[in-house]
Amino acid sequence: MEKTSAAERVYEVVRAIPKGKVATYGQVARLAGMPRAARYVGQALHHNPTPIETPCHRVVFSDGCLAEHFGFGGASVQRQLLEAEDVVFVDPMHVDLASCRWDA
DNA sequence: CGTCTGACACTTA
DNA sequence: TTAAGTGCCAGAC
Repeated sequence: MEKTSAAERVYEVVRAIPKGKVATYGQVARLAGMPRAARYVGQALHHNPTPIETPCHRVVFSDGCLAEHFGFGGASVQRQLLEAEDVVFVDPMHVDLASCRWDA
């Protein structure tokens, strides 16, 4: 499995996000080695073979808004998860990237 | 084999 | 500043 599939790469980056921090799809895609495949990151997380080891709830849009098609139960759940991780919210659906953006 | 869609991001009008 | 359109990668039909 040294092929390091693109999806595997994404999962690894997402799991590398520290608690209380959030990263955008573009940020993860960039670290995964696919600066143009931000969309693919979303799909990779959608497959999400390990929703527990892969905190996809820490991955948000470039604007910091949560995904409405979330797989855990809804963006509402994701908001509570992030909130429980000390993440600050500037809006009921937007994260404060100004202070919680994962600074790799 | 060819075509289309999809958890986005970026550029231009 | 806000809105709309386009481009990227991979998988599915």
